[in-house]
Amino acid sequence: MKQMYPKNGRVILHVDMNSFYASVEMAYDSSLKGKPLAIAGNPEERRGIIVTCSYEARSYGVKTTMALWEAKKLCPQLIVKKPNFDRYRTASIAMFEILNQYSSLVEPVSIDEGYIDITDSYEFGTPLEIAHSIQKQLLNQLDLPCSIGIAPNKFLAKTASDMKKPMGITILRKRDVQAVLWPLAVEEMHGVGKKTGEKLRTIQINTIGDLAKANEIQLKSLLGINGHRLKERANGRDTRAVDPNAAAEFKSIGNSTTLPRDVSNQQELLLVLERLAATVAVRLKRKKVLATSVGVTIRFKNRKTITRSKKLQNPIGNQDEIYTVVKQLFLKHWNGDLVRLLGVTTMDLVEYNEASKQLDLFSFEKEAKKEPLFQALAELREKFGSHIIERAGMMPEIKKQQEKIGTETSFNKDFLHDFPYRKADHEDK
DNA sequence: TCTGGGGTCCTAGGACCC
DNA sequence: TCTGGGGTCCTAGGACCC
Repeated sequence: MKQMYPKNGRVILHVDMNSFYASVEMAYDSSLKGKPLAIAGNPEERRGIIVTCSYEARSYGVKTTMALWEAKKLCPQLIVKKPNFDRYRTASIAMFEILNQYSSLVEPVSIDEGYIDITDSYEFGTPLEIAHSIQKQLLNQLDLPCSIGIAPNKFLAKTASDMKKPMGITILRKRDVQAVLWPLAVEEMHGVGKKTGEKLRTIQINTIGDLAKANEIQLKSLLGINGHRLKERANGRDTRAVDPNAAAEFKSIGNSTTLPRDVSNQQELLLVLERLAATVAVRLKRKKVLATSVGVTIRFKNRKTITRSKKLQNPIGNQDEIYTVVKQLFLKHWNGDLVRLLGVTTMDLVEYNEASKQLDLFSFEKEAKKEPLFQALAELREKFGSHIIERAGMMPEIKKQQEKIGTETSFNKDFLHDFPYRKADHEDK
């Protein structure tokens, strides 16, 4: 039998669901099929925006991030639904379960998108056969359309899945890069946004091909480390592995809200921060993590946005603790101007049992008052320094203390609970 | 009567230490 | 006498993505 794949090459699929939220709603209620449908946050509120919309709605010029009133002007018969996240999460879990049938190397990127490394999945057929099979299965079993890219690495797979929508399958080989990618405007590239595009154009880099051939030194001085990476990608090179655990661990957890109107009343703002601290605390608890840094975001009436954060001695998790820090940060840095948006973010997250290892002197001494054992250790610390605490963590009595804080660690698919509504789906080209 | 919400990664400056 | 160089941590902001 002919060898199907290059010896050291990989075969990676990128599966991208088409207008996911709208498609899920249509799967639930088939009377919506073929109609201009939009999912919009806070349809009642002034600042509601289009999160996702069906292809029928797009034909009227309706786009994601567009203000709701604007969309309705373009398409008066537009059907608008509020996002139903439980529904999308359920669909997402079912979707990833199907992907997992083809490989154990599945990396979820967001609620509706993921990579699959099928290098060793030849038992299911050729890469093209596998892509067709996945697409058919998602459509037959879940009634959900998707586009799939097939390529030797993540970047090309992602680029490929974007090329044909809806229900496309696109193969992008490395040898196609020059003919297919290089003629495109540099902003078409994943990773190049408005600002980077503008910068690149100042040095006469207008197409992806220009970027691929660009001077490395010049690129580096313009974009830093990102310059090198973008040039690599423009040449079709990308060594990132498909990592099934990549999405499981959160680096930060936060919530923010745009106020219904601009506010300068301190009590009112503090109340909002308290509410945000509460929702963040709930999410931390669900993930079984504590935070070692807390930050506040303030956006003013003129959209100028500041962030202020504080690194803590001890990991915290409950609403009161978070609110105390946030309130302090806010009062210290707020100048009294009208506020449009407030946000609370927690960072440097540690799992419960990790956190207990990090009990520092402060909490250590607090405990020392209660337990004779800790009292003894406090004395040891005096003599030998704080590293003694790390070792003390191995002792059964200390372990017992730690268990009061909690030891469970599982994350798994739970991460899906945290995908918010989003500016989904690029405009089709 | 503009422009939501939740993330990641990178940079850069200052403090501080050796 | 006037001034090192490397490293880490913390904070703030920017760019980008879904």
